Amino acid sequence: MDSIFLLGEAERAAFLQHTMQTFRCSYICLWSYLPNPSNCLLYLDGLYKEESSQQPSSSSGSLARMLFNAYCESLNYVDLGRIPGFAFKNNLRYLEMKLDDIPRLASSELQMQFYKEAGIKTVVFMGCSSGELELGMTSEPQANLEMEIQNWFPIDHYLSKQTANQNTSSSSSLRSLSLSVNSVEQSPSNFITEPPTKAASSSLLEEANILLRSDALIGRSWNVQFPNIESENDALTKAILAVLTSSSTSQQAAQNMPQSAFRSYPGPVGPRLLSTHQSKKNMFKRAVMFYRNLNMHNVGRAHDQSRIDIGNRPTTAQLHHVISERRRREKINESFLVLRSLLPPGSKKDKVSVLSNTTEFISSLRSQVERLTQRNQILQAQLSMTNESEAGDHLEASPSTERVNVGLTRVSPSTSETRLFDLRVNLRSGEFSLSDFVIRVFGFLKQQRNVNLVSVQSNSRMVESIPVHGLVLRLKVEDGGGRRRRLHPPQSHIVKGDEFDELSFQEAVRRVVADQLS
Amino acid sequence: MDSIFLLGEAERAAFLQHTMQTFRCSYICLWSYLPNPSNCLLYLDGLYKEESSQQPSSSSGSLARMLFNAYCESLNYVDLGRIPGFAFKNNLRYLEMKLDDIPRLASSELQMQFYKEAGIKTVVFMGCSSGELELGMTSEPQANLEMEIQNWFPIDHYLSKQTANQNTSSSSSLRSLSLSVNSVEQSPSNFITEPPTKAASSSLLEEANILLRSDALIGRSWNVQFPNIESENDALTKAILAVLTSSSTSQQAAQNMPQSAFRSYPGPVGPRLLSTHQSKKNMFKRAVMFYRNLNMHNVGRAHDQSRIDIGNRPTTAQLHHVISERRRREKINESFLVLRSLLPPGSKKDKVSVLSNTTEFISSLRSQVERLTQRNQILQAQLSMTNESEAGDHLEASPSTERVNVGLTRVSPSTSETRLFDLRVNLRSGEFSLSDFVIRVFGFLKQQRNVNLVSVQSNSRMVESIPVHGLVLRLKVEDGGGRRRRLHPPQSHIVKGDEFDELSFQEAVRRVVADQLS
DNA sequence: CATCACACGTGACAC
DNA sequence: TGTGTCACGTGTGAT
Repeated sequence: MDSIFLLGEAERAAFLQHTMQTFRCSYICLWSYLPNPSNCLLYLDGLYKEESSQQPSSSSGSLARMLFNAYCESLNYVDLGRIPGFAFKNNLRYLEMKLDDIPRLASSELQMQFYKEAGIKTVVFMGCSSGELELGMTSEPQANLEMEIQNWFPIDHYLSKQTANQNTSSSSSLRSLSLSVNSVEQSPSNFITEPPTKAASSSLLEEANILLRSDALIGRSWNVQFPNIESENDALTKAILAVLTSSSTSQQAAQNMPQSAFRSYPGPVGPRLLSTHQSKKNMFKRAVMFYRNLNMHNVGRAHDQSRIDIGNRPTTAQLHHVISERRRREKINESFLVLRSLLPPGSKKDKVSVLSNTTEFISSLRSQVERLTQRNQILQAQLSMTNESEAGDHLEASPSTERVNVGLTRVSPSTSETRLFDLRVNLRSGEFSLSDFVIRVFGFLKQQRNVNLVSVQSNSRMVESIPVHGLVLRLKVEDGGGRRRRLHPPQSHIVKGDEFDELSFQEAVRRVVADQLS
Repeated sequence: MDSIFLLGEAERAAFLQHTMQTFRCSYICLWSYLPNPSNCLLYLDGLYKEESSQQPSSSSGSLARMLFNAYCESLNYVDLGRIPGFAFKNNLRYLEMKLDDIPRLASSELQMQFYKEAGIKTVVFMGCSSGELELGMTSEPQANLEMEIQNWFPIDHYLSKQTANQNTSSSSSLRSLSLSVNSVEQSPSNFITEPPTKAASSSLLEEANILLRSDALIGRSWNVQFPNIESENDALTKAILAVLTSSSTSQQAAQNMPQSAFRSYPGPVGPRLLSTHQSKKNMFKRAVMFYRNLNMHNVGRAHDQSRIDIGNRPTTAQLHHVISERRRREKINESFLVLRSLLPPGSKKDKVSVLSNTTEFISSLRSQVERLTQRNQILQAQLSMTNESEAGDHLEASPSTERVNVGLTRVSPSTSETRLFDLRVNLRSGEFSLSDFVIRVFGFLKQQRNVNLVSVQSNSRMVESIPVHGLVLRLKVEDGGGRRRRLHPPQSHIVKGDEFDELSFQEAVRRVVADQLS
């Protein structure tokens, strides 16, 4: 698997494309590991192909692409145990996740947003020494997927990263940096014999490479086998640190900064390259930035130790700070994105515009709510005027656990001749549509003599994610000849001897509806 | 007027308090001028008194206070010609603005928010050499206000700031800085005879003063008369610049930075003091920052001119950048504040929390709106049915002579994804019962794919002694796989061949009902 | 060449 | 002791 990381860009792209087609992935993402002190995965390459037809809740496809791009920009610190990063950290050659399992392990909300928007159902993470390969598809997990995928990739030996002991001398370490910096002195020991195959270092080298235009060292494609890599990483880290604190005579023509020594900050974490557009530019930009950051502070002048900072060693301690700050910024930007996504579209994407639009959108919503409630109250009052008795109260009834819920209350004033009833029926079920439900009840009513339908209102709503159908029928019960002696009900409130037996009617309705369920 | 700026804190507060009571102001705000390069007004002191009874749209009073505080934190660059700053720039001793005139000139949205929230109707700005005094009241402008106010303040001679000629030697200038830095050498010419009465310098001095704990120089209350001050300001600016480029031997015990020279960036703009709480702390913090910024870069080592930056003279060009960047940040933060102010209170004030809360608040509002509109329509229909006074009421229900009447209107907000329609069917016929009618329509709907019934309401009534059945169905029309390209369409936005054709649907319903009649 | 908007690294401060 | 949040100055790219 690691060999993927060593391919040239063109071959890699072709391979990813091929892989994607083979497994019908929606997207594919190659995460390369950037070792300590960054210790994170960053995007190396990838593809996203929008589905031509998405069944879930619509929305534009370009949003998913935006989210994908943003996702690719994210850093994923392996120590967090999130995905991506989890497979790499735990040496899992194959890790398959269903949609349900993802939220627990996802690195960011944005990531989840992307999965959701793209309709991803299954994600596969394949760890290797160089990083991770992430495949996502909209289909449900399939039984033979793992085997197929495992067969697809060359069965290279995946060495378990043993927990590194930090004793590696910096002798072999400097070389990798001295390489990346292209200095002349210190061309040490085993440079060729132990090439930096680790993805991270390759990534680092790519940066330096682009910057320095020294393609020679990188261009050659080693056909790998990775030595013990942890030492490699550690070495590289140490190398950087070492050079940073020494007075190197590196010099770099491309930049215009007057000859200066290195900067005290080692690993401003790698670049993110976007596969599609802007990839090169972005990469170059980040590479330049990376390198420039290296040379920013000058520690070189040994005699001038009166520096600005308290200690001129802003090593590891500061580093956490810097990456966590970066994390924070990314979180904020993610939030900005998701916020902007639910604003009325088409406005500027400017940060302050987003905020302003948000405020005015909120206030417009608020006023809308206010207007509506106000109007609502007026209507309600008006209604209760004309149509006294509160019949208008919502179809709620008691929130019982029963699936069927039937209530019958008399609404006509006791003085009145005609007797009006409100029949409330609630049905919680996803199995039947509202219209099925209503038709059923109507069918029953039609059979009933003496009972005329005056009005009906109904709606469905989601309660705890299952639909609840509510139905209120106003019935006019005629005082027809039926004359069924039937004695009523529980309470004292005697409804006087009706030919219309409320309870049995109620029960009948209940049964009619319940039958439909069984 | 300038004398206000020279009062001690206690006297000043008392004076403001008194003034406020006298003119029944809601708030009063003392803006002190910080000269070039900042060239802006910043808050020196002020009061805000909430009205016990606010007639405008309720809301908590504390919101207005929050906005006031935020407003006080703002910087107001005089060159922008906004308020505050306008009166100062144009030497207006009295500038009265009605509410209508304010939006054009207000500096920030936050400011407007405050005015609105506090119910401010009239604002008066009084310029003087030291800055501006801002009075706001909730009453409408009164005819004699200007005279009263002018009488209230001591008629001190207000010198017009002549456009400064930049020739002032830096001799007299260094003193103010050397003063603020508390250095010992260079105690120059006219220090006592020409005390730094300019508000800005006093503000500057306050900073340095707090920082250096040398109260002696400031504590004394001069009873003024202001010399030509422009030279003063300019001098101060030049002084800073001069010191910055020279190798001063200033040293400062309180800070722990090893003795270093000055930084190349002169004017990181003053502090903002809040009168109420946190004032001291914030002020101190800013003061420290101000001073530290002065000493950041060391230009002192003359022999070491190999600096980091391209040119070690980040002078005026960069400076604009710095302040505009600062403006930008402030704008963002203002937006954050006003955004947070209209979120449900009590959550974290954390930036990312604000964003998250905003998103969920928006979606909650949205759902609320949806629920309300739905309920609203139900009520409305209900009302128009039961309460069928002769009205040519809203339901199109044109009292047509037709026996069947079908209407279809879209009710979902245009932003929403799902499309909701209200289908209204009226049937005047004595031949069929309501339930027959309803069942008929339902049967038709059931056949329709893409169309789901959300809610239904219906009734019958007698019109001219024949029954009229009314039926309102809310339908959710699904966006079947069609995947309409959602480029936001300011253009012709043709309703384009939907699988759901409103007109034909309507006609189909009409026919279904009519069939039943024949 | 300006202006604007953004991201970055950094010091300070609060738990 | 870190961990997280913030504002600042700065570099850079777009417009």
